[in-house]
Amino acid sequence: MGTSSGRRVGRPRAAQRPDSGLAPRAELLVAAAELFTTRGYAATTTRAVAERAGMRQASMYHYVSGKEELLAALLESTVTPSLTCARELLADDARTAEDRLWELCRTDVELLCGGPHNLGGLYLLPEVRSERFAGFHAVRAELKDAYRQLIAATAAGGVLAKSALDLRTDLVFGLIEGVILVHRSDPERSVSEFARATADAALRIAGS
Amino acid sequence: MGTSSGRRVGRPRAAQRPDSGLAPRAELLVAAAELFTTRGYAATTTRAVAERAGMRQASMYHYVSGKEELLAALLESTVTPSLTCARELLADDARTAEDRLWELCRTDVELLCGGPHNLGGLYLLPEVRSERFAGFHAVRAELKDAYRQLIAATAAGGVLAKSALDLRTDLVFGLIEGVILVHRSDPERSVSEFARATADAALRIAGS
DNA sequence: ATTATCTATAGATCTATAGATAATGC
DNA sequence: ATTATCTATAGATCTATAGATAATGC
Repeated sequence: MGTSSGRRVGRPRAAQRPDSGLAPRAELLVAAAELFTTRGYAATTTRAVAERAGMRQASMYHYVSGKEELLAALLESTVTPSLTCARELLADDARTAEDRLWELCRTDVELLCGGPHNLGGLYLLPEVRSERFAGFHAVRAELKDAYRQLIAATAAGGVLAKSALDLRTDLVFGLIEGVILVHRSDPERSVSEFARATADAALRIAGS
Repeated sequence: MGTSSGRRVGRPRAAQRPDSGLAPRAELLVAAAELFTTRGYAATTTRAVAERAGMRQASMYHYVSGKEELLAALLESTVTPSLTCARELLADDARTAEDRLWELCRTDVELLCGGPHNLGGLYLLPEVRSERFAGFHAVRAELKDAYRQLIAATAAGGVLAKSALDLRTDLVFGLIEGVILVHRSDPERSVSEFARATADAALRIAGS
C-alpha cells in the first residue's frame, strides 16, 4: 500500500526519517503544497520539494513527471471539495436560497483557510492562469456558477438584470477569495469564526 | 532628462525601436510591471525585462541593481497613492466617516485596477511577503490602519469592541484586495462602475 | 572625455536522464 | 527478479561582471 510501516522493498533512503505514514507521492504533494504556498511555484526547485519529502531530487521522477503535475494535482484537490458542497446545496430544495448561500460561503472559507498550509494561497500563484491548468479553471468556473445560481434564487437576487447579477456574483466571489489574502496576513485567527463572519458579510453584499 | 528625443549620448541600442518617450529606468519599470504581473516574479528573467524595455540584458545593470530593486520600486509606487488619499480623508473633518470610507474604498479600487497592467496583481506575488520588502509592508499597514480608523468612526463602528472592529476591518480590507482577483479574471469590466459597487458593498459590510 | 550601450563569458544554478545499488520476494 | 532508491552528470539555463565600442560634448 505504501502506507504500511514494515520493511520496504527497494534501496533505503539516504536520509532516513521517522516514517510519515504517507505514500511517497503524498509526501511529495504535502512538501510541494508547503513550498509553493510560501515561496511560490517558480521559485521552488524540484530539489527543494524532493528533499523536504525525504528523498533525493532524482527520485521524485519515479512518482511524478515534474513540478507541473504536482501543482495541477494540488489545485484540483483544493477546489473539488467546495464544488461537491455546492452541488449538494444546489440540489437541496428544502432550504431557502439565503440559507444555502450562507452555508456555501462558510464551507468555502473553511476549506480555503482550514488546511495546515494555506492551500487557498495556490489560487494566487501567477502560473495558475496558464492553460495547462484548464482542468482547475473549469471546476472553478462551475463553482462560481453555483454561487450565481444561489444568488439569483434569493429574494433580492430574483429581480436583478443579468449584468447586475454578474456584478453581485463577482463581488461575493471576490470577498470569498479575498479571504485568502486576509488569512495569509494573519494565519492565527480562528477559522470557523472568521468563516461565519465572512458568510454574514457575503449575504449582506448579495442582498442589498 | 532622458526623455528628450534628440540624438543621445552613448552607443546606440542594438534593437532600435520608436522612442517610447520614457527614461530608460522607467522603461524597465514598465516592462517589469507587465512581466511580473502576468508571469510572476521568479519566472521573469532579467533578460526578459531588459529586452522588453528595448535593451540587452547586461545594460539593465546600468540602471538597477537587479530584479529585486524593480519589484520594490513597483510595490511602493502602487500603494503610495492610496495612502496619500487615505491621509487626506482622515484629516477631512467636514465629511461623515461613512462618506469618507466610501470614497477611500472607491479610490483604492480605482488605483488597484486602473493602471494599464494589473499593478494590484503585484500584491499577490508570493515573494512579496519577504522581509526585503519591509518598506511596502509598512506603508500597507498604515493604509489598513486608516481603514480601521474610518470604520471605527462610523455610527455602526463606534459601538464595536476592539476584536469586532479588527474583524470588520479585515473583511473590508479583504473585499478591497479581493477585487484584484476579480479584476484579474475579467479585466474588461468598467473599472469606475466596479469601484463604486465595491465601495457600496464595503459600507454594507462595515455597517451591519 | 564622458556616456550608454554592446558582446562575451565565468560561475552558479536547475532539470531530467542514465546507470548503479541495496533492499525484498520467490 | 523486482523495486525504490541512489549517485553522477549532460545540457540548458540565468545572473552579474569585464571589457570593448560607438555615440555626443568640449
